[in-house]
Amino acid sequence: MTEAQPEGAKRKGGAKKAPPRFSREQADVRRSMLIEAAARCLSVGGIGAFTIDRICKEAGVSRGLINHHFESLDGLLVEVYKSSLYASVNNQIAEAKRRRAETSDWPPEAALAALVQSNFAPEYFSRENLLIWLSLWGEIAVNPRLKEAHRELYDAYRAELAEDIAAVAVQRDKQVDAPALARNFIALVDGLWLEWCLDESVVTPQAAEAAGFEMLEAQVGPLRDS
Amino acid sequence: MTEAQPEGAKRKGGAKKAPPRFSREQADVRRSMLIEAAARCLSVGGIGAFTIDRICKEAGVSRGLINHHFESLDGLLVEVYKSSLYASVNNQIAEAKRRRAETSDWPPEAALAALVQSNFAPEYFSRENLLIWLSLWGEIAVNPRLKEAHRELYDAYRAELAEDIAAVAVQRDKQVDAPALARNFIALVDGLWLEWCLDESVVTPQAAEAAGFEMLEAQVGPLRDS
DNA sequence: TCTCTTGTTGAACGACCGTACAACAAGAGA
DNA sequence: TCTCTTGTTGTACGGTCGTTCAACAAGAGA
Repeated sequence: MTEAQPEGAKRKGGAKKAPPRFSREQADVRRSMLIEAAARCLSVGGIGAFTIDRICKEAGVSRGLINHHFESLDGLLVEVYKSSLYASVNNQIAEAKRRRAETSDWPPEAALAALVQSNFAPEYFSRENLLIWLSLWGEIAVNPRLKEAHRELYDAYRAELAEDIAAVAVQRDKQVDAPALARNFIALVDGLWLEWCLDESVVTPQAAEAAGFEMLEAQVGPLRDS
Repeated sequence: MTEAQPEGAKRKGGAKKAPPRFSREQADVRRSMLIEAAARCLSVGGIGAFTIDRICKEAGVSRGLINHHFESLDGLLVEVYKSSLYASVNNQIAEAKRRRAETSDWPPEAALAALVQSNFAPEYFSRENLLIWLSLWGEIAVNPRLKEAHRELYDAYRAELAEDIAAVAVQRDKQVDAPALARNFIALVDGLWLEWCLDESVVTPQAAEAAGFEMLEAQVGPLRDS
């Protein structure tokens, strides 16, 4: 496969030239391809499968390309982590803000309910990302740069959630420690997701969603219809 | 250090023989030493530090000893995981049972409160074990043998917790889904512990304990004094 | 003191790791 | 069509990995 194909390629009498052996991509495009391939390796085999050989094979490129586009393999790992963090947390915040901006006449409980439900959508509440998040957490605990990124993103998400909680509480004249409740809610979601990933017989995504709503409703009253 | 010491060792005229180059241990003792050293490596450097060289150096033995006492490095990893699982989960269950057996005249809420509090004791609610648990969870997701061990232990712990919850609920004439509440409580504890490990500014162990009690008290009534 | 069992050692091996780098060629612009 | 830029390739290298195994020696029993 790596061998140059001699027959037909250099032939003068033939009509066609040999097909290109590879295609050139813009640096940004290739970087994204490598980050996605690396994330796939990480999610399937954990950090043990995060090697130059496997990632390049997964991306369909040669061994030298990672060190051309990234300072090192660790640099790629950091990019994968950043990408995962932004993809999950930032997206949820952006969606919440968009909902509130587009439909400013929504009742506060509708915005909060939508934000709660998004946590349990298959896109986020997915077993696929377990190994990525486990190694990501392990790296956050060790790498100050990632710790800072994690702190900022989670603070932003927690603040967004607390804001939505407070809006409901204020309207209903309830005394609620919104930041603490938001923090506990996130912990509950993470814990339930983890339990579900490790043993799917313990809890279903539906039961997890119900538990999440129950925690909030115990303090701010009903959030769901019916 | 690895060099044999020629002077003084083989000397015939001297009074003393050379000191032993190593000490022989019973297989069980040596296995435990290796498991503990391996756990130390894992907790400090994550799965990346789980290598023959580092573990043997940590244990103060030669490179060949791991493969003598364990079928492979993976076999040692499984033993470390089993040891961690049993040490944390089984201990809590045993303590709970012992409390109930020794002091059968305790009110049910005292037993439940003690079980709740044990989760937040420094022994368990410790940042030291983060990297061990992250890699352990990653292995549980992949290794059927460990998945089974995890399921059994967590089922037992959840059942113990649910039993204590139900005892309080029955005495107080409250309708409670004890198994679901126990499952949610464990998820909350795991989630808060994780948040605390990753960013200690988010929550303190005291606040985490308060959140745990609040979740239970919302359904079964007061559990703490005052 | 001697013998024997067996826990322990440490070198050797092949496999795989991440990185560096010289050669190559794709494709845009002249 | 030709030139030049630069994305891409693939080999080579030193280091580390897990495993094997022949030799060694600690220490109990005779």
